[in-house]
Amino acid sequence: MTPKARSAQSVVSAIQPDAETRVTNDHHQSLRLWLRLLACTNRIETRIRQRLLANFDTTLPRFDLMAQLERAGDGLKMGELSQRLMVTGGNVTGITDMLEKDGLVVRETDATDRRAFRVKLTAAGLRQFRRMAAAHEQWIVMLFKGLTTKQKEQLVRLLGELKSYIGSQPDS
Amino acid sequence: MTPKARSAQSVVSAIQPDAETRVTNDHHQSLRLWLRLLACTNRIETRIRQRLLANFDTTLPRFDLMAQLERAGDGLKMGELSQRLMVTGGNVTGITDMLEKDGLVVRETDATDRRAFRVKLTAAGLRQFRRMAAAHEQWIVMLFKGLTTKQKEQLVRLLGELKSYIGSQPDS
DNA sequence: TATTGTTATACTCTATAACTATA
DNA sequence: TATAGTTATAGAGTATAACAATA
Repeated sequence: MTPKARSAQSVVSAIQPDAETRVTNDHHQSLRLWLRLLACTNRIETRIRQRLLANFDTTLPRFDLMAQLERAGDGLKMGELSQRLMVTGGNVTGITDMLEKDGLVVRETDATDRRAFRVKLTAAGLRQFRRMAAAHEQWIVMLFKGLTTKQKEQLVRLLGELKSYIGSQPDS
Repeated sequence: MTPKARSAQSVVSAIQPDAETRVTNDHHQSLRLWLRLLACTNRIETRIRQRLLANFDTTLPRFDLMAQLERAGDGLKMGELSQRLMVTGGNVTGITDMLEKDGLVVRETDATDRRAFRVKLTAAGLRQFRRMAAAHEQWIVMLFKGLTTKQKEQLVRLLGELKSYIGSQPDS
């Protein structure tokens, strides 16, 4: 399957103070913060992927697609899934094909638009998703147990600011 | 090429308070924190990938491999690269092949072990890496400009605690 | 014409396992 | 025998572009 992991420490080498190109403290700090953010996320994500694979023989994209469906309640069109998963249409077709083959989702024809489908979780799909989501939640809780409630609050707040600032920046 | 992005909001649906399986506040908080962490990292990573591709026609794994070499100074053996990049040997061979074909790295035979190579950056590779690293640093600084120095400090500290806690946990 | 979704193709990255050459 | 690295194979996920059916 497709595990993932990235080094994340290496780029620190980019910091090479120089008479001309002076690397300020701010540069250092931002780079350091980014590497740390990446390291944390990658470590956690890697474990989640491993466990999803080992315990449920599935992947993060599949899990995410099912999560969108469970959340939506009445199914989603392929295009809606594409938007929400931030992935192109062809991918959604592929992932949906696999889930459908496994009996976890179905494509139902949309009454109002014969070009479109509503993709829905089957009963089995919903059951499995609930099991996965519960396990997932436990894993997360365990992984963050090293932080106090207060620390988690701080992180949520700071990351919230970061997220909205990045969201406000131009895309490229 | 291979951009990446993940939804990261969807799993929130897993939170469904229930008479039997009571979802505590801590569960909510940890999950929320994780989703936010993932969202921030993915947004930043996606932009870095896009820009690396658009400006230098390269990818994160290639950049990371070059970063390891620049950092190491005197080259690294394939196996060392494999360890540091946390990737299996076959991958390192493939990425190294591409970089070598582009004239950015060379394999030099190791004097003391004729089975092994020392992979090194060429002069062109070093030049290009320096250019990429400088740009990369600028991108990061811009992306984090929304936070004050103090906020960045806090984040670095909190993420440091998270990282070391996760590192101390069993691998699976 | 525009939109929805599929299909076809291609590429990167990843893994595992068999293999070669050297220790 | 064990180790360093390569090759072969396989699979997921991603993208783009051409295409079919329907609006």
